[in-house]
Amino acid sequence: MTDILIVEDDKELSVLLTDFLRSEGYTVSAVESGERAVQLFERYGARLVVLDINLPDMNGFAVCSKLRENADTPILIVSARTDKEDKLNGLDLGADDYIEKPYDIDILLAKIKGIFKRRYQRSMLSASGVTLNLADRTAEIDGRPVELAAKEFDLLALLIENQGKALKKEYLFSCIWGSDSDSELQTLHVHINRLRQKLGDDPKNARRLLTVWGVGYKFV
Amino acid sequence: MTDILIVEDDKELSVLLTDFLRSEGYTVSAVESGERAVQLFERYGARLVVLDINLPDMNGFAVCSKLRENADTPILIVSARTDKEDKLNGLDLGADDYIEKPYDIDILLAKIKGIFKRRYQRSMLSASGVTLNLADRTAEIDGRPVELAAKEFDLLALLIENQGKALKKEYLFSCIWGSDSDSELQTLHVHINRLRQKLGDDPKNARRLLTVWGVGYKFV
DNA sequence: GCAGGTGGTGATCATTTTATGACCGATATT
DNA sequence: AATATCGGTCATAAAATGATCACCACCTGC
Repeated sequence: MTDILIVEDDKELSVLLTDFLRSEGYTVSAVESGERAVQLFERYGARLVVLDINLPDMNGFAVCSKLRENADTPILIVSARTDKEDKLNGLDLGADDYIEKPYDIDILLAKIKGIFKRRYQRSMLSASGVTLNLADRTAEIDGRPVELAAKEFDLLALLIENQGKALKKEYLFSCIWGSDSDSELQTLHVHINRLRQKLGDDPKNARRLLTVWGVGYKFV
Repeated sequence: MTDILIVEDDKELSVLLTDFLRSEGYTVSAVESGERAVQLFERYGARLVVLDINLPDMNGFAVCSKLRENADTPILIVSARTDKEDKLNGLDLGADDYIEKPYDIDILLAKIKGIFKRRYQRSMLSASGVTLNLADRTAEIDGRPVELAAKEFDLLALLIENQGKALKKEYLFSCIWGSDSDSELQTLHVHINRLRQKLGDDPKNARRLLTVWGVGYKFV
């Protein structure tokens, strides 16, 4: 998964921004249309999206809500449109910020840094007696160390990161596995099952890793 | 713990903002100095801080870093100082946003709402004692948790979203089921029926989910 | 008050979704 | 090379849902 997905049709600006952010150590993908943005995001995901509103195909707002359907990845809208209505619209759609063009690239960087720090630089994730140490990828359950396989760890981390929130199976799958084949959703079930065993959770009476019927799973 | 702590020495502005946010359902405390802000925060905490930079005593930046020492409560800096340096400074200190004065109060609200939603998963729909938490797809009726099946949840959410408004059966059906077959409208009746049972609503004397004869249903 | 249409409701049952044990190839470990 | 672990697929079981049916109740216009 790349750190930052840039959706910007101004090629020059896009390249500039991409290079700049790369020089700051982020991995960056850039696309020039809404269509491609959604495509790329659904396939590979991203940790943060910088989204222009005026795009050749879809409207940026449409992209925003499309992305928001599954993920709550931070979205920074960047636009030359300065109307109040546009801003409210963007924020209502779940954008984390609405930055007017032209913007100062250092300010943008500061905001991006802030979001990454708040959002991703946690070294520990914990909830309901489960603690994940993201640095050394160890896990503790009710104070006891537990061995988690890589996929299990990632899956649990994702769930705990969004604790309390019901996550769609498709979303979970695309986050961990990246693409979406059909029958392979089954795989997710298997992994959930294995996780539950290690968590000591009985699905019929799960205390932590709950099934949300018709939707997916949530960690509480 | 109050939802929002306002740190602002302009009394008029402070009162305006306080009233406005209260009318939006937040609990609000307001202070006029950095000293008091830190004091109050350490004593009672807050879920979000709106922080002015120009304060009579301490500098707002100092307040910001002071608050950050212990808590990672979201901080929105609001200031008449528009220098790039100030903004960078604020963001580096861990502020979630730096909003220039004069600001539009609706934009501020939108940002606050966004933070509450992202951070505290407060994205609720509620009416007449029924509360749906869209994030984790749980429901409460008169304070009691209730299990709703996927279709039931979606249907109720749609009705509450448009509360007070009579929705045509065909509309409801196409929203939830997507297509529109004829005889299957009956299905909607069945689901409404189940919802009413869970809501404790007797159709003859419904208090919440009303039948609008010849049209459809409405939630009041 | 009657007829026809509209809405309500319990029961049934096929379908969809989820759970889980077994298996197997790939990869890492000793 | 032997062994263990991981991670994926398959087959099958179990569970929940939700569509439909059948029938009843109610409304409304005549």
